[in-house]
Formats: sequence, structure tokens, C-alpha cells
Amino acid sequence: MNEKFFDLKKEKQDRMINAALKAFAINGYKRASTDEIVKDAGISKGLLFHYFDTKLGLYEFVYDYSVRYLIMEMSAAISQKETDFFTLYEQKEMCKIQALKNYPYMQQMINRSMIEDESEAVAVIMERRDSYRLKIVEIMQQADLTKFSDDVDNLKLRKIIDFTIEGLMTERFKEQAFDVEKLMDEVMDYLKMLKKLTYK
Amino acid sequence: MNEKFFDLKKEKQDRMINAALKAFAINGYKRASTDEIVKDAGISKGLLFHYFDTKLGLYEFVYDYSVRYLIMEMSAAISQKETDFFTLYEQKEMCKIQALKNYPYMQQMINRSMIEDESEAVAVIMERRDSYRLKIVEIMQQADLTKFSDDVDNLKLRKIIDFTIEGLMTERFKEQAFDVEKLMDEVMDYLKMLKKLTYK
DNA sequence: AGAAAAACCGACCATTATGGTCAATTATGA
DNA sequence: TCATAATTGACCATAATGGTCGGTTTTTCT
Repeated sequence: MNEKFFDLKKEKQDRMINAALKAFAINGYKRASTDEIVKDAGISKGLLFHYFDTKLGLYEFVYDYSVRYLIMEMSAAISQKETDFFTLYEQKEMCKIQALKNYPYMQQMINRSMIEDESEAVAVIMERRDSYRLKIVEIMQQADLTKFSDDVDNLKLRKIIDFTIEGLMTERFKEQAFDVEKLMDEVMDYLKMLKKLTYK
Repeated sequence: MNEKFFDLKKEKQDRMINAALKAFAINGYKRASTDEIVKDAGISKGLLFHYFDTKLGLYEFVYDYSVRYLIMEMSAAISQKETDFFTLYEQKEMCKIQALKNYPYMQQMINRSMIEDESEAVAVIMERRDSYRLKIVEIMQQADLTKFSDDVDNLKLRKIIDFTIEGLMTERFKEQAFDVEKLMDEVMDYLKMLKKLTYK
């Protein structure tokens, strides 16, 4: 990629990033169309390829960007001293939802990349994907698990929470009048209920 | 569509259905390719269009087929006298997972159809989609909700279960060695845990 | 103001993919 | 044997693909 990209006005950068995220999120690498991306970003084809030499380069970039972004947000928002499981979860998920404000398709693009089958696309994001996973693991290792009642299988609980939040996000997202704050409240309600059910 | 389709050997019918389900599930209506479908089904292009005049016709058919299939399976498996919430859920979800054996992409295709944006495709499946939703509602109305502890918001719980099972399904599905029975056990484990946590 | 550099455009290209057709071939069964 | 039905795949016009490049506009610097 061409580093000059970062000299552009933030707003223009984001238009390009968002257009790419959207295309890759909805259609996957192969079927995402650069024509669609430039139209969506409101720029010319030449410009896109001026900054990102190939579609693959663009794919790599937006993925890398997304992972870096989320890791930074989480690092900033989550104290390393926090040990309450649900507080940690809440903070982590609020970062993700917050990110929707600037980058609506970021999460979906990351999710879609998990089932990407185009091998060249997979190859190019592997390392970054691992670093993201690692960050999540790190965060959750801070949690104090002694507060749970004995009926709770912690691994299962985490999957339940992950799937639930992902589900809520996609469900709300596809509504025409999508309200980030409402989604945050909703997610917190779910976490509250689960906390009540699972803590001693 | 051409009703003669049903005179074909079941195995061939299913190959065509599965190829279509897969294509529509992964790529959505517009970007699903009939070339890919016939290749996957092991038939010629001419034959596909002999039985289904247009791509849209094929889309409508496989969706209709899927909904009918699931409704039938559920009707057969679920007694109208059953009132236990978790038993009902278990039976319903086991039907869905069972269906994966014969039609691996059926569930994914139905899920994908929920976010379909091509209006002609949406128009053609609307009524069927509603009938499916109705069936689910019907089933869950049999449930006796008095057994839950007061901390439980039943609507939330149902969403949690739905999202969790959907999540487990897609997670397991993308593994190379995907085992339906294992998935069933897993889902039942999750239901058991949630039952313990939410019943008085 | 003027010139050099950078940002930006969009028509254009060769290639591939698209949904759908149809004349011809093969399989079936009486 | 013959008629009916199942099946093929080359073919079609059209649209979409990733990427290029000569040129125009805008910015930057002096």
C-alpha cells in the first residue's frame, strides 16, 4: 500500500475503509467488487488503486486496520487490574459496539473473514487474526472465576455470551433506524441477567 | 417450476437442492451462480433450467422446500401436549440439526434469506417465511413459563438460546470433520446448563 | 504568480462470468 | 421398434471483473 493514504483527510480515509469493509463483509473477498467499493466511497477507481495496488492489498489493509483499531480501543478502555468477569465483558463489548459508530461493518467484516475460503485472502490475514484472538484471551484471563456458582461451566458461559452479543448486534444492525446507544443498553441488560443467574 | 422434478430419483433431487441451497446460503440470491450450482450438482445447465425456468424460480423453490421440510419435521417430532420449555426447545432444535444430515446448507440458506436485499428475491419468499415463523411461535406457546425463577426474563432467555444454538451450529459446521451427533450432544449440554440456571 | 508535485478522474482494456437457450443425443419402457 | 422424456453442453448477448494510464485538477512551495 501507499503510505500517503494516511495524509488524506480522516473523513476520506474512513469513507474508503468503510466502503471496503462493507463490501468484504457482505460478499467475502472474491465476490466483493472494487467498482462497488469506489462508488460507495465516492472516489475514482484510479485513486483506490493508487493507494492500494491490488484488491488483495486492500483486503489485507482493512483487516489489519480493524484489528489494530479494536485492540487499541480495548487496551485503552480496560484496566489491567479489573477482575470482575462481567465488568470485563461489558468493557470489551462496549468497545466493539462503540466501533460501530465509526466503522459500521468492521465487526461483520471480521466475522466474515473467519469463514473466508479464498486461500490467498486467508493467507494474508492469518497473523493479524491470531493477534486479535490473543488480545481477547489476555483480557479474559484477568477474570476471577471463583464468584460463579457451581452449576456454571465457564467456557460454555463465555460462548453463550459471545454468541448472544453477536446475535444482538447483527439483529439490531439490520434495522433501518439502528441506534448504537440502544444496543449498548440492551447488551448490558443481558449481561446483568446472566450475572444474576450465574454468580453465587 | 416443472413438477416432473419430483419424478427424479430422490438422490438427484437432493443433489440439485443442496447445490442450490449452498450457493444461495453462501452468496445470497444475486451473487449465487447457476454455473456453480450445476457444477456442484453434477448436472448440465440445460437440465437445471428444464426444471426451474429461472434462477428466481429455483430460489423460490428451495426456500419453499426448506420451510415445508422443517415444519413437517417439527410437527412430527413435537407433541402438542408437551409443556416443558426446555424439552420443547430441545425437540425443535434437534429437528433443525437433524436436517443438516440431508441438507447441510438448509439452515444457513434460511438465515441468509433473512438479510437478503435483492427485492425480487425477498418478494418471492415472504409468505413462506412468515409461515415458518408462525410455526415456531406456535410451538413455543405450548411452554409453561411458571417454572422459571423470577430473575429470568423469558424473552431474553429465548434469544440467548436461539443465538447460542445458531452460533454453535455455524461454529461446528465449518470444521472439516463435522459430526452431527456431537453437535446434538453439545446443544443438549448447553440447554441442560441453562435449565439448571433458570428454573426455580 | 507560477511551477512542480501530488491527488484525482474515468474511459478503457482484456478477460471472465452471467442467466438462459436450443438443437442434438441418450435413456426409458411398452 | 418407436415414441416420449431426460439430459447434454456449446453457444449467446450482455454485464461485470481487476487493473491501467494519459490526462486534469488541486495543493504546496517559493
